[in-house]
Amino acid sequence: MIRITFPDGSLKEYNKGISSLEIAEQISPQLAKEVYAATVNGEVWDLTRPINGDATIRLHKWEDEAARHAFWHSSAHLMAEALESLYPGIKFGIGPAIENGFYYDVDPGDGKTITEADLAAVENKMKELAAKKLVYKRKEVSKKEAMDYFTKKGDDYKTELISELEDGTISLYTQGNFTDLCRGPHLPTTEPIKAIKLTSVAGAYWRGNENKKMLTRIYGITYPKQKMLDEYLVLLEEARKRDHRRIGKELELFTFSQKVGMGLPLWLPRGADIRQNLIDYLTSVLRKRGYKIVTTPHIGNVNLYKLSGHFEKYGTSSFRPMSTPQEGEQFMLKPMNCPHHCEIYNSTPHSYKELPLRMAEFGTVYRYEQSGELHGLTRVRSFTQDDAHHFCRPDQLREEFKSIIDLILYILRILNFNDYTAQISLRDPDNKEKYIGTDENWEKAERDIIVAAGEKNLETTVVPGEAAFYGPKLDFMVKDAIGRKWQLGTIQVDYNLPERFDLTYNGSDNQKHRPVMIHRTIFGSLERFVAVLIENSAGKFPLWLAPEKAVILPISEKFNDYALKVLEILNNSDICTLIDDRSEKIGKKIRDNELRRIPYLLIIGEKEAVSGTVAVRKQGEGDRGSMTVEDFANFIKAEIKKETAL
RNA sequence: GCCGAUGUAGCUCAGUUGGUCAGAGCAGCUGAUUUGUAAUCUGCAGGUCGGGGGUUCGAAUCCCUUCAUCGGCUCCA
Repeated sequence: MIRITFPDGSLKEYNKGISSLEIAEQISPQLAKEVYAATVNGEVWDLTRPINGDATIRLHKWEDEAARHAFWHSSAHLMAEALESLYPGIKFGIGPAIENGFYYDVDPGDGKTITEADLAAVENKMKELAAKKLVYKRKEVSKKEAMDYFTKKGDDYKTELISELEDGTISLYTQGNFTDLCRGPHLPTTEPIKAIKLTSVAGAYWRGNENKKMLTRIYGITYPKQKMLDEYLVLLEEARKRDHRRIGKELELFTFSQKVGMGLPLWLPRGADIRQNLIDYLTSVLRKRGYKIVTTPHIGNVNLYKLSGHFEKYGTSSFRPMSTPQEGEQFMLKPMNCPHHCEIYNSTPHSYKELPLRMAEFGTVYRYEQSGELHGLTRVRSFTQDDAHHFCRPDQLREEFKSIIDLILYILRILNFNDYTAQISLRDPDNKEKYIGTDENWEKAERDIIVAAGEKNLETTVVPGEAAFYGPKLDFMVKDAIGRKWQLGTIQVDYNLPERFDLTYNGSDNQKHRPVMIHRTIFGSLERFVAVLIENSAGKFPLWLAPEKAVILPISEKFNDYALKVLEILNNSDICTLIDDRSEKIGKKIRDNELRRIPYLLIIGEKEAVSGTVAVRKQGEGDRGSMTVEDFANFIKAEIKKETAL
């Protein structure tokens, strides 16, 4: 007998060799139908794998990621089997489960392609195979056995993977006529895979290396019930409606022009208003927090970037330097504001008493992003950073860093971004040549960030290899409508640029000392931030950000005079207001202006004209009753104040 | 940059195997209507079917090329 401990702490005895599935069945047959994987002694296992000793166990139903992963990973194998039967000789790369579904990287063979048009056939084959209730069989094999199998099969991607594995840790999974190298775990059978949708085909470099062959990546998702798949597809459709590129066009926020150039956003008046509202608001917050606002040019001498290291690092992959009539003189579009800010720091001597110095700029920078990477406002070649650099003494660094975390969290809260993640990005220990600066400085900086984030009780993930070339960073990321993660705010500790620019301050000992720099943004780029804001709000901006706060809708032309009077009063009170005096019925005007996402609609007819009031209708919520024009103006101002002060 | 797909009026889309196929709805402009909380009616105007080249008696439709967009990959100071 073995003793099995359950998550609630309860303990039961079973025969040795019992599987998680059998345990589930003994608890309830219904449960057995709903579990897809089990964690045994901390490791996720196949449900059918025998347990041979005392163990702790946790059964995973669909709600657990481990269950979905097993489900989708098994689906990837199922898709592979379908592909192999439809495309004999096809080779397989990797085929993991992902956050929403799974993919498999395949090489259909020279000259052969798989396109989206072919997916339906693969899908049908998968359904056919799944219905056979094929059993997923695990087999642990030696490295040589695995090697022999895939060499014979001619799948050189798999043999490449195997050659890097350690003997004794290799397992194969077989279902039907398909065997794959795989760690598992998998479902017991293909039976639960009922609803199948292959979503897209894309190219993907083998092992993520752009010098290696490009494989065909097929994405798909599966569910145990058709209804769940339908719901997912509806959700995807809803997300597409929130796409900032679509809403940006609908609401006339921004546009692009091929004549101007790809990746160069043109802000339309309504978008520019939102952008300006963000700048004005953040500026006032920054001033209260001791920041000094500076402004620097859009270009800088190429030597500036040679000194900072940017040229060496990005010179060949960015906008090329431009020359002047002067022989040998070259300038670059600025890709970063920090070198300029360093020179502002250097323009006067500094005492330890004036540190920390907080220098902020809404600085527009230019980066030559690869053409395939451009994406609406989130990835552009010209964008404005809400950039700032804190120059501080080493002993101030940690407090300064923590105060920036506070500031970022404050702004995220104001803007209702509750679903963010924080990531600490460190140097890649195996590729130190990618970075500038000494090991000592890097270690110091990395420690600073980890400690500061820890003291703020910030939940973070640590990712080596994601640091900037001059220093480690703490990034705040949010997701867009389709689930892609975007970096917004970032805080970076930098000991290196101060050395390169020879920044100093006089200490209390009257000796020269080296300050530490913190680079930080809150929005990141205003372009990207507005994009994420659009997708978060589906274009229903908070009142304080909305380009227009209200629109006046006269019931008929008879009330236009009064409407114009109201318009004047509100605009004079700095409440940007529109009027819709078209010869349309009120229902039509309400509909159109609701769709424009104007926060308040003010309906004006006989009653209002006589009593000097407006009938207020809130966007998305409906009739709010009448109030005087003055009361409405005060109400709007109070609302804005409430929104921007926490 | 790489792989794949797409590209028809301002927007969303029709356009069967190449042969009155250049269309619809919304938006716009006209005129009528003067309206009480999510679409009033009439008429008009809008496009070298992304650009260039080719095949053909004939191309939105087939081929080549180029540009852009979309989905990924790589990259992201």
